[in-house]
Formats: sequence, C-alpha cells, structure tokens
Amino acid sequence: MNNAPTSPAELGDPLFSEGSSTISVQQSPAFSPLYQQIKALILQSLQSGEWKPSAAIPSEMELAARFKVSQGTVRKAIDELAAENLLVRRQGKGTFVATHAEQHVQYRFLRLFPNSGNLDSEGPAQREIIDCKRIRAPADIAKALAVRAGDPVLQVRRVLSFVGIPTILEDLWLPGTPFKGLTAERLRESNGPMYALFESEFGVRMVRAEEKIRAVLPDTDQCSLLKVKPAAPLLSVERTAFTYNDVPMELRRGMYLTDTHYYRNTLN
Amino acid sequence: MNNAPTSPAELGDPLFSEGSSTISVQQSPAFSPLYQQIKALILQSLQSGEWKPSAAIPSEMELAARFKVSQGTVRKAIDELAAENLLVRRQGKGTFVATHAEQHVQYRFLRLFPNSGNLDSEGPAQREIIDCKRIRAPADIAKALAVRAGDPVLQVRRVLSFVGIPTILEDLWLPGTPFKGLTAERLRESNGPMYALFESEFGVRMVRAEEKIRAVLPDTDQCSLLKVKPAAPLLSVERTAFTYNDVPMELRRGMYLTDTHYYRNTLN
DNA sequence: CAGTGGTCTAGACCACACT
DNA sequence: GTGTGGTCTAGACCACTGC
Repeated sequence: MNNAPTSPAELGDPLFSEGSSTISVQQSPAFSPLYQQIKALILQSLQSGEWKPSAAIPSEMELAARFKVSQGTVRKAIDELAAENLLVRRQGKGTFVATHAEQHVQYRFLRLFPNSGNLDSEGPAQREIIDCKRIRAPADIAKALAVRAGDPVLQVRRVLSFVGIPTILEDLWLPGTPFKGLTAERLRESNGPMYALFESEFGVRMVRAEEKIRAVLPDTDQCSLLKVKPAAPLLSVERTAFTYNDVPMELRRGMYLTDTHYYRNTLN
Repeated sequence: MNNAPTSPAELGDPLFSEGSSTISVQQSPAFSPLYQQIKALILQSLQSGEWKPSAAIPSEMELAARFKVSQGTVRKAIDELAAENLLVRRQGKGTFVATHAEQHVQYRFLRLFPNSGNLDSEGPAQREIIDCKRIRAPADIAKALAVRAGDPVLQVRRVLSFVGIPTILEDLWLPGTPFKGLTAERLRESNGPMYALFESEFGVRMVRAEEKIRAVLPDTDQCSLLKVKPAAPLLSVERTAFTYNDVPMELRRGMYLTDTHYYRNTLN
C-alpha cells in the first residue's frame, strides 16, 4: 500500500484514490502530519462531548479503522493527548477521558503542600463558600475571561482550611453564560473539587492553567477571613484556567498562607 | 528476525542466540522495555562525558547499529530524553546534547517575568557577586546537598538587577568537591548563566530542579541589598537542583521582588 | 546530492485486565 | 481466552540541512 500523504477520512467520507502515485494533498508550507490531524479529530470528539469524562474512548484499532489510518498513527495522536493530560491510558483496559473527579490527587491544579508529612496526612480540606453572586465584569476581569466589560460574570469567594486552620482565601470569576445556574448552594452541596462540579454540571473541562505568583500583604477583609495580622506576608496566586482551544473559563485570585505550607514547582 | 526479549548489546558483547525461540531473559516482575534500557545506556554516555554539551550525538542509525536494535527503538529512547530536555533534536541536522549556554532563553530555570513587556524588553540582567566563600556545611544545607554536616561547601551570595533595579537576592550552596576551585573571580569573569559555567568548568550539568515557594519578610541584610523596607513582602524561592540520577548539586535560596515582576507557572 | 530526523505502515508478540 | 494498550521490528517515503 502506498503511503503518499492523504487526508484522514471520517467514516463514509470519500477517499483519495489509493492507487495513484503522487497526489500531494498537503505540501509544505503548512504541512501537518497525519497524526496531528487525527489528534485534532479526537480533540473535536472530546469537545463535542461524544466521549464523556471518565468514559473509555474507542480502542486504538477502532479509531484506526474509523479514520482509515494505521494503529501506530492513532497511537501517536493519543500519546500526545495523554501527555497533555486530556486522556489517560490504562494497559489492558483502554483509554479514558481524563477528569478532575475521582483522581488520586484531590486537587490537580493546587500546588500547595504541607511543610512536613505527605499530602493526605492532614486529610481533606474544609471548604467554606463565603459568597457567590452575579456581577457585571470590571475591565480587568473581562479581559482575562475574554468577555466584554459589563457582561455578567459570577464571583465566588471561599476559604479552604487544613486541619481547621484557614490557609487559602480564593476569589474567582466565571463567565456568566456557560455557568448559568451556579449558586452558593450548589457549590456547598458538591463534595469533590470545584472543577469536577464544573465538568459534571456545566460541561466545562479545565484543561490547562497559568499562574502568576507574587508576595503581597493582605487587605483588612483578607486579614479577618484568614485570621492573620495585616503585616503577614501572603502568597498571591492569580490563575487563569483554560478549556479546550485555550479558551479562558476562570480567573482565580488566591491568597495562600505559607507558614505551614509551601507552593511546589518542578523545573525540567 | 524474531523479537523475543533480548538484552541490548554493546559492540562486541556476546548476543543471546537469535534462533532459539523462547529464552526469556527478563520476565515480569522487573520487566524493562528495550527502549528503556537503551535510554539508560545513552544516559550513561551523557554522564560519562562521551558526548559533550552542545555536541551532536551519533545518528539514530548509528546508535541502532551500536546497540543492535532497530531505529524505532532508539528513536523512542531519544524521544524521552528530548522530552526531559537532556537532548535536543534538530531535523536534518542531528540530535544534540542540551546545554544551559547558548540557549534562546537566558535562564532556563528562572521563572520571573516583568509585569509588562516581553522577556528581552529589559535586556540582560546585571549580576553582582556579593560573596563567595568556603564554609563547613550546617545541618540543613548538608541534608539538601546529600553531604555530611561539616563537609566543605561553597557559599555564594549575589544580586540580580533588571534595568538597574535590584530584584533578586540569591544565596546558594554547592558541594565543595565537585566545585573545587570556584571563586568569586571566576563567577564575575563569566558572561552567561551560572549553570553554563558549571557545565564548562566543572562538568556539572543541572538537569532538573524543585522549588519551594513562600511569601516572607526580609531580614535587615536582605533589606539593604535589595533596597527595600523591612515590611516589604518578598517571594522566597528555595531551589534544589539535580544532576543526572537525581543527585542534588545545588541549594539556592532566592528572595524575589514581585512589584515589577511575577513568578510564572504553567499547570497541565 | 547525501545524511539527518520525522512520519507512516503492517505485522508480530508481550503484559495486563477482565470474564 | 479475548481484548486492551505496550513494545519491537523492518522498510518506505517525506522534510529539512548543508555540501
């Protein structure tokens, strides 16, 4: 079989004739490898919700048949998606859509660890929703969420405590439209991580995030909520979280107490 | 050719007989894929200095011949090493040993960025070596460097300034033996990143690092060196840097001014 | 042009999980 | 046993680099 470059074909799509020798479908420039195209197709299925979080996607052989490429090509596409934490491979079982729920690490994006002892030694965090209201987006929030200033957004404030000690104060903003119907009640009712709730209730999967970290002093509100003195330095963590296609879906400003905990980062 | 599991063979090593059908050299448990064994062999050559930083390693075909495996297996081994930033692939040219020098990013492990403008907008950092002396390792330093308390270590203090503003104060400790001969002079003479000097002068390549980040207040020395008030919160960044095989080779305690800059992290 | 890494295929077999 | 992902091979061709 010749392997001149061809476009991957969805089921039932017309094929380019196999026998012909040098039909160049994609020439440089703008050459994209087959496996990248397959990756994009899989990504589409993930976005469209064809495969739900924690469900298994079709086997490599099935996908190879569907896209009319070899298993190795599908494999390379899945490899990259697994490296980006969008898929999880489990030998002997299948490939699954990654999820923020039911993962071993309770908070996938939280980089705060206790000074000593492992992560679970202090048990699960206590969560308290302070506030949850609909507001019109100020300019800076709007910019971060890629909406227009004045558009409705949800503003949430909460405190996370470890072994009873308030440690994290978070303000977060969500675009109003995708999160229509989110209330303090529903936040309080949910057990798992907030991002798990976003997945199951609003179909919004956070895929990637960027954080800007600074050392700051708290304002008076923050002092009382975290029970610290005004002179106590806090770690300011401003996170923008993205869904598929780098669409921003959350802005989060956290104040971390770093006496008993530290923010861990690994450099490669 | 059968592909029953075999050990990779260095040039001249005796082979396991190819024809025999079911000689199981490595059974589960402790099964290690061939490409992992190849990866370990390549790693050895990197450690031993067989291939110097920025030099090209042998081509995939050559390595495949040397290790008596297929090109695909070598490829997978190199893929992983490239993903870990130990090797750099350049299409059409070859595969090269990664280096801290001559990289596009001046400081590969520095995560501090100006609030606005890109990285180069403020030009290169100004470096000032405050101090460099030989001391006997206190307990905490010794533990981090995996040496005995009291063993000789080098202690360096320096300030980095951007557009003339002192922004980073760093104290760092290096094990005495591998860095014998390092002086303030030699640090001042060098142009590029410190890690580039370590590579070229001491044959120590930093491969990976872990950072613990906190918000703290400066002591009086730090105040004067960074020209800040005692109440100014600073970002404390404690880094342990590792060479090959996760051997710690540096402990670095940095105080970052985060008024005009921020520490950036990306979560996947 | 030759040499390098990069893509793609097809087929074989191994390790693992379920039933 | 069957089906899944994981490894390994061999060979072909493509894209990029530099002589």
